[in-house]
Amino acid sequence: MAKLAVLPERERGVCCAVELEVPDVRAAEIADVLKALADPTRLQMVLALRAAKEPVCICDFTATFDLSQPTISHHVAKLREAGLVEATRRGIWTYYRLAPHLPAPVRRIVEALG
Amino acid sequence: MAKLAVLPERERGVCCAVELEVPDVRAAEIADVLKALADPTRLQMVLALRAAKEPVCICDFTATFDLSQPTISHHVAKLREAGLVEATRRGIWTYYRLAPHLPAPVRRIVEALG
DNA sequence: ACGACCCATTGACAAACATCAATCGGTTGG
DNA sequence: CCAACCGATTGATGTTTGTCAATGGGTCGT
Repeated sequence: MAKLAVLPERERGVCCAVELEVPDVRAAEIADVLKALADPTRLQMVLALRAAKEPVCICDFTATFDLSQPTISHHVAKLREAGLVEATRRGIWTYYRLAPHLPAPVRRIVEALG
Repeated sequence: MAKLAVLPERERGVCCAVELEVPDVRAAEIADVLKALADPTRLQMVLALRAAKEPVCICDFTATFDLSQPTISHHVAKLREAGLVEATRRGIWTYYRLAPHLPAPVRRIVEALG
């Protein structure tokens, strides 16, 4: 109970005198990254990729998650559109890994997950 | 070009031998928090609250963002449902602040933003 | 008591999303 | 060449989401 927040005063009808300081961040871009992460399946995919030493095959995902193959494909495509993962074709297989050079703000978010 | 990733081998038709290690995280709960943050307006709200010294009035938000008052109310309600912010009524006004005791994983994410 | 004010809630609606079935394209083994 | 296989794309469908207009519910000054 140390610091009971003292609420600022407001004046009726003059809403609002306080200039709200909104950090000038590329909110839309960051929100897009967060949107890509804001799904349980995609979040687990990113965590698995972050923990994986080797690139991960799509078929690993289809074997791991209880979802149809098109849905898996759809999710990894979303992660790729957001710039979070990269794909490598090798014959029949497609391997995914976390993008190695993420922008610093995005990297900080990915590191903070889990 | 230091470490060109060596792709793991896969065997045709035996997809997949690799057990994908999915970190046993409460993915659904974290995804819910990310979902709450995955909107430009709500993201800026959280960043503003994080930067603010004093609790912020709803009317500050309506003055800052070019959105109707019900929409602002809707967004802060989403943040409140996610446990990210807390509300305090004071007479006519409602003040919001970041929840002071966020679970560690959530706090790490909020700190990583912006 | 009354009106003005702040904020929340409801209803409605278009847009975006998650999911699957069906299909298609490229690659490989036989 | 053909069949099998991996993965992406398309189409369809039900759900969720962002937004506003209209309204409701407290609270305060007069």
